[in-house]
Amino acid sequence: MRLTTKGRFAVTAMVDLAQNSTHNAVKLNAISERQQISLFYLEQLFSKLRKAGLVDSVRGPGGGYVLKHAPEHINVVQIIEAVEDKLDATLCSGKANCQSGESCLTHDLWHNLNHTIHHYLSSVTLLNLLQKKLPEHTMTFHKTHQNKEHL
Amino acid sequence: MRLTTKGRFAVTAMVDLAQNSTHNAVKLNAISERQQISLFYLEQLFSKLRKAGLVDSVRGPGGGYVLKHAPEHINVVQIIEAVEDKLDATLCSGKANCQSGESCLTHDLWHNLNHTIHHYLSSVTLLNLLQKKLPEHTMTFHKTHQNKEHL
DNA sequence: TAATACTTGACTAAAAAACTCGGTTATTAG
DNA sequence: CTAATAACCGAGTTTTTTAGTCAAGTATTA
Repeated sequence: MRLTTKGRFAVTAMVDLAQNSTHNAVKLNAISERQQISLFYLEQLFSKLRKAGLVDSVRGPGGGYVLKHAPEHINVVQIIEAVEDKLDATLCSGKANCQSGESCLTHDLWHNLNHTIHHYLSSVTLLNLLQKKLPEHTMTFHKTHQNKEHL
Repeated sequence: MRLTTKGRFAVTAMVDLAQNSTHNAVKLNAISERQQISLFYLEQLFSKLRKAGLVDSVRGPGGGYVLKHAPEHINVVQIIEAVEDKLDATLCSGKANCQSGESCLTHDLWHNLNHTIHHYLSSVTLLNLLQKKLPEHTMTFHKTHQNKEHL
């Protein structure tokens, strides 16, 4: 899971859309002005969001974009994965010789971290963001357990 | 909290150091060969690790680096923050007009995410990595709670 | 004192991210 | 019907970041 400003812009734009598309389509120009994101950049992002099935487009005058699903059924992971060309963060940083057991000492670490991030972001929906009610989390760690083979 | 291969290399190198520095200093050349990381790059990383107080250096023949603290007292966040020039992930992606309340809809989201990542990585020590016993975590979300002002 | 190994800072190359642009197509209001 | 609108698409550019290199040191010790 990669996290850049691209993903952040996408989430911001989607929240804006959710706020304003209750009755009609929202044009990118409006989002661009409200959120101070370049129109060209938004076009790029929404192209991907549409292909990912998160929004529908309406062409022509009065057109724009609308959410394809209810805000409580769209979560942050979906948005981020739609726009970021996902590259697995678990991958052993390219050079390390991960093939034969010995190396890649930290493999499990990155795997678990990835899982943690994914778990949190998938728990947050557009509705949560609209209402400013983010799920709180409490994590409990069990230090003594042996790590499983595949997480 | 930024996460690049630089941080990953640093963690790998520190685990290697922990494995091999029980009785004597470990020279970067050895780590370089074992972990397939360029010596020059390691020099850069260890310069930062030393300044962060995570390792001590021993010059001259027979010299190298040693851990400054016991493996159970060094965690992954410390290592990553030592080498990555930390740029707050909470920052409102540069352009967004975060000043006057209205904007920055997703501020809390990134803040919480940052906290989540930090929380997980700080729970993992070098000793955990050496023993391949990563803390398992179980997260519980309480969707109904109102978000606090700061966090 | 000579070899060793860290120290420092500057520098370069490559990759990724952010952003721009031009032209096109579908739609609809008038 | 047609002109304005707004999505669509792919290619291209600029900027930033990351990764990696290098050279000229300094301290230490065998």
